[in-house]
Amino acid sequence: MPELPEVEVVRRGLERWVAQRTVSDTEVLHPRAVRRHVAGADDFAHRLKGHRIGTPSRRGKYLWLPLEETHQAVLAHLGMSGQLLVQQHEFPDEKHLRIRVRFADTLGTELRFVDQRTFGGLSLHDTTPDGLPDVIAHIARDPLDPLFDDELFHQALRRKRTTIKRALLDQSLISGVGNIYADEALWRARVHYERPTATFTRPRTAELLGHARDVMTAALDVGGTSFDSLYVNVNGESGYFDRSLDAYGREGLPCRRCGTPMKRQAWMNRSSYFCPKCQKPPRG
DNA sequence: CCTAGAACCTGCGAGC
DNA sequence: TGCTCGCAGGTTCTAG
Repeated sequence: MPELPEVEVVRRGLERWVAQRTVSDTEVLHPRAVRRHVAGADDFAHRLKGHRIGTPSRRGKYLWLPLEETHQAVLAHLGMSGQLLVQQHEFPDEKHLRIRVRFADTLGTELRFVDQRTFGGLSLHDTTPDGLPDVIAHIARDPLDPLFDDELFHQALRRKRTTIKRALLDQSLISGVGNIYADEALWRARVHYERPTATFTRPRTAELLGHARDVMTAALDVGGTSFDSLYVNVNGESGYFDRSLDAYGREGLPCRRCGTPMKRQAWMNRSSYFCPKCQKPPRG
């Protein structure tokens, strides 16, 4: 569910409320939430104990908490419905609380991983010399990363024989973009989601990347998009960006540019929203 | 090697 | 009221 802006909001919350605290105890309430930690729940809990959390980092939709004075980090992915919450100890357990991390201090708060659909989870991994958890080495940089390479992305588009929305969601080409921001960027760029990537010219790629950056930066500025109580940031506050979406979820509503009713089409077990006039489907 | 589609989960709202 | 169906923001595995 959360895309780059939402995950970055969570990362900032962790930096504020969790960094520099030492883990005292970890409780795994649902084994599926640590399934990426191959050695299992007990091993996960054991290995965190006594370590101090460094500065949280993020790449695309993944975020991780380095363990200081080790070459390891706790990797987190929120999946479709995951939340990382900092709660008072006495606050009642959430219905879908999966993991609880307590700290060796007197601040009175704990870190909770809550996830209804359990597509997300936490795991511990070795980090590469540049500090990246080894299992996400294949994830591309995201478009808000200063080291994102526009030319490399363009060449990848030219090389692929697929369509543009599939490419935008391919985390090994460009990370952090999900179904919402893909539809938003495509609407802004007036590009149909099924346009073949091989037809992209350098200016068109540049324009699309620019719109992706603009829409995600705007979402970040208001604390991430949210639809309902399912997504809240690290302290339980919802974002407000959903009010300014131009494409996603607007089936039947007038296009904000030309007034034509927006369309929704089933696509890859989900939906694509677009303006049938501004975003003409490719020929053939 | 590459790409498209299904599978993995739970819950909610709509329609019957 | 209660059932079934469709749908939900992601990733990964498998079939072709």
